[in-house]
Amino acid sequence: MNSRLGDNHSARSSGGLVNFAKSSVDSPSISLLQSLFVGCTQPRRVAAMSVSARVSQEMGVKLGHEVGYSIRFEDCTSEKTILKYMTDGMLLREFLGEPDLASYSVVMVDEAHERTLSTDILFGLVKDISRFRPDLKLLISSATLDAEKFSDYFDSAPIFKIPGRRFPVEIHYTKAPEADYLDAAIVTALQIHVTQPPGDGDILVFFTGQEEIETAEEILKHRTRGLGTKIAELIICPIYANLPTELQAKIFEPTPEGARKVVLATNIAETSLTIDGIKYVIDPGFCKMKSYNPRTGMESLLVTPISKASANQRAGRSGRTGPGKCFRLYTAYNYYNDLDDNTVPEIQRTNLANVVLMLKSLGIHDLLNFDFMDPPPAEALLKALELLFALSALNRLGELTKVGRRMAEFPLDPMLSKMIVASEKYQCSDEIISIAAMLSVGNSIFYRPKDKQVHADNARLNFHMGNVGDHVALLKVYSSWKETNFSTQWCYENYIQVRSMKRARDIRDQLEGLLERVEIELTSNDNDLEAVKKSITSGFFPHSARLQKNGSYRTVKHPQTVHIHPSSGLAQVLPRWVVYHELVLTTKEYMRQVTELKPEWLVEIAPHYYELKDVEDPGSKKMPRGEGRPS
DNA sequence: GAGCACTGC
Repeated sequence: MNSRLGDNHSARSSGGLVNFAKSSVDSPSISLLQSLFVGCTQPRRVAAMSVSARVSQEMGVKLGHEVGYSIRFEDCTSEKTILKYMTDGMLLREFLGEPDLASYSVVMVDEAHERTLSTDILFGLVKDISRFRPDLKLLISSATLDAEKFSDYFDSAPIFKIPGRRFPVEIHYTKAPEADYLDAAIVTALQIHVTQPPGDGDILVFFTGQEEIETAEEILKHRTRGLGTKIAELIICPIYANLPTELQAKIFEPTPEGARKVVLATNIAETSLTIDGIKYVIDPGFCKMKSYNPRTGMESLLVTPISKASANQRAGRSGRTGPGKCFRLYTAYNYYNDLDDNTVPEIQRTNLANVVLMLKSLGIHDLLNFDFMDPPPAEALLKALELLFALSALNRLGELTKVGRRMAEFPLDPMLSKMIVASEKYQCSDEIISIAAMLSVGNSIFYRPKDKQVHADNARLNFHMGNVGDHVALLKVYSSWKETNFSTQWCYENYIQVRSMKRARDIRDQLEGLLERVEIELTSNDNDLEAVKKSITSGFFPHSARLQKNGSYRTVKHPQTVHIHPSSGLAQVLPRWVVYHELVLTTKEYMRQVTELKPEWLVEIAPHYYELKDVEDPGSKKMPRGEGRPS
């Protein structure tokens, strides 16, 4: 495991933590503390692993004994463990099995300033249980300036300040706003490279995404070639999450003597990974941010100005190993007057269906008055409640049903969980958990390098034979890979991301285990694609759409115009009725992952949601004998 | 005929 990942964290905050834990462990009164059990949450898996490794080392104990960690797919703790590092999502899952966290005497939420969705829900839950568990100690640690806000929320909790170790960073602003920040970033990087002695430090440039990074890479290559041997070598290192692992490794290779590295990174370099040797940071001041429109149910990624907190985090990346410099490609006026202090917390810009199902299964009913630190929009909560009701996870009183309780066991979006629960009826749980695993990995399954797009597209078409639809195509990808005994080579040949497939396999294994918990048998319905499609429809019936005359689609329940995404196997087929996995707003409103469906299934599967008139052809109403439709 | 910031269970 690469210890450089996340080590910035341990360097900054482990000092206070280790002292805290050590004094308890070494204390002669340890017998009085037998029930001591400390949980410390981290927003990321790598951080949970690397901090626990560091702390166990400093305490001189074996990792997994007194100090351990617990993350999804991996539990490195034992009966001896008294200090457990874990992801915040993991502690949230533990709440479901132990709603008062009785086994914990101390809970620490670290990196709370990041305000991940899980952190924000944990806030509400731990605050709630601390009311009837005065013995429970809570520590919230945050690298933010407004500690008072956290203190106020936790009933005026005392504030402790732990100084960080950091080198000074000189901040430079532009005198006037930059019209073209991509070009400005490249010019700045080249200026640094040419005017500063090589070997004094590398450059980190923040961009918003893959496309920008690829463009910047091309321009940089072109311009340095023009300068020939007059300048020192400039090694260009792109880095973003979807870059294949073997190409990511390049940024960690030490810079050769006399050369300089310029790292072109997305936000991944802001928190998730740390690159040694960076002295210069170039910050154009933008990032891509997910936003969610509860009215339309549509998600979109928008290029947005970053917050002051984020700008300071970026600047700090230059001062890790020595004094650094940060070049902000915006004016000081912009920084002080235009940027928000903090990024809008995730809970206020995301689909909450999953959160609501979890809170409901913890017995929290009055969600509109739940004590969130920053409440999500009421509309988003209502939309989530409405969906859970439609899925029969909640009854009319808003109480969890048996279906809902089974759904809550799965770490998936409720529509996927419902699809799995429904697969019991159609005897195809085996196929459905593969599809659910593939869908929850996201849209990074197929690898499509710029220079081999045609090959990649052809490889992808193989899985779409027979116009089976995107869900079944994903199933075919998974099954084919399984048949090769999970071959890496097979992935390369088929332009499929190895990392995504391994993740899908892990998720699928976990889902298979959970089937047992909710007492659903693992059954395969090999040649019955209709059973598979009906299961999908049972979870995704709210996402149905009907073809219009002009080739676009109209969603059935809350009518809006949408299109099949061009990457879909059905983009040219245009079935009359489809069910889709998600809507995304890019250049158009697109449905991603689409499967054909028979309209009568909607009435058969969700009679409480659809009426016959919703699924009749407009023309058929005029016919005298429009009845006789199968029920 | 498009475009995938980043996490997490």
